[in-house]
Amino acid sequence: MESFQITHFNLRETLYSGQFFNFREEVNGLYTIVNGGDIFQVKQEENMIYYVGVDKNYLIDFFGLDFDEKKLSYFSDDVYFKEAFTLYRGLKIMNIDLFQTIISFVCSAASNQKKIENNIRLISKTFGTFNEKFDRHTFPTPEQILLEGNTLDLLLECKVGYRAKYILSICKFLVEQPTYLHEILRGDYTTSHKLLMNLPGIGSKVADCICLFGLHHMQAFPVDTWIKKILSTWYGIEGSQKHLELQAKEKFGDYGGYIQQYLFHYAREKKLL
DNA sequence: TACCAGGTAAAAG
DNA sequence: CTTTTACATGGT
Repeated sequence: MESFQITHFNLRETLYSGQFFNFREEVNGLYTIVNGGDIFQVKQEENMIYYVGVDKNYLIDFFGLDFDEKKLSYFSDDVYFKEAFTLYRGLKIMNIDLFQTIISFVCSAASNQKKIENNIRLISKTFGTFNEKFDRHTFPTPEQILLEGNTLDLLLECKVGYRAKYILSICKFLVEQPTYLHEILRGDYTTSHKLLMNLPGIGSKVADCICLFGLHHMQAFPVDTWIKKILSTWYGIEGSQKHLELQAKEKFGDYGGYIQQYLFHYAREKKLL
């Protein structure tokens, strides 16, 4: 295995923070990770990262290791963020395969982390390409998902429930419009968010998660049930979904997504609220 | 057994 | 334009 040194990175904390759902822990802290068509293994021991299957630059991009934390200094006086950052520094915002992120967060609606992980694992196993070296399946392309005739039934076997029809429609849409994912990748935050909202099963919150974890648009601030409680209890911000989104963008600024992830992780881990 | 889960879309007010 | 409800499934 190759290796490199890194400070202020926590692999486990990052993987389990609810951004990413396609990994498996092997023995003693070794993780096998599926990111779109790429499969690789990573392990952390203190400040060393050991890896096989991809190169160092890939991991820096995937785990967002080049993010300059000084950019968050404008919010460092906030008591809740300060506490969360002290506890969980090393939690990074990832940069995950776009299509996999889209499907993952379509599955996230009214679900939970364990269920989403199971959905994504089953979708990989059912539609993806088997990789002998790592004994895992890639995450499929839209074409691969449509390849089987009875896609809807197969998706239901992946236990995605009512989200199956959304996934099927999204795959058809993306196959009919082959440049659409590139347009999403190329656009700025506002453009990408709009393009994502055109897809069935994707509303404002899911689009923001995809913008943040799949496109690294740091100003995306997903307002979910946890964040609603946080905004209300800690910051006295209440109102409609639209109102909360606007207020949050104003309060948390250009790197609101990063701050949001710390607050979210902190509230969940400590079982606050 | 109920109720809820990193919501969305469609129906109804 | 705002509020309510159905939607599949599994965790707690």
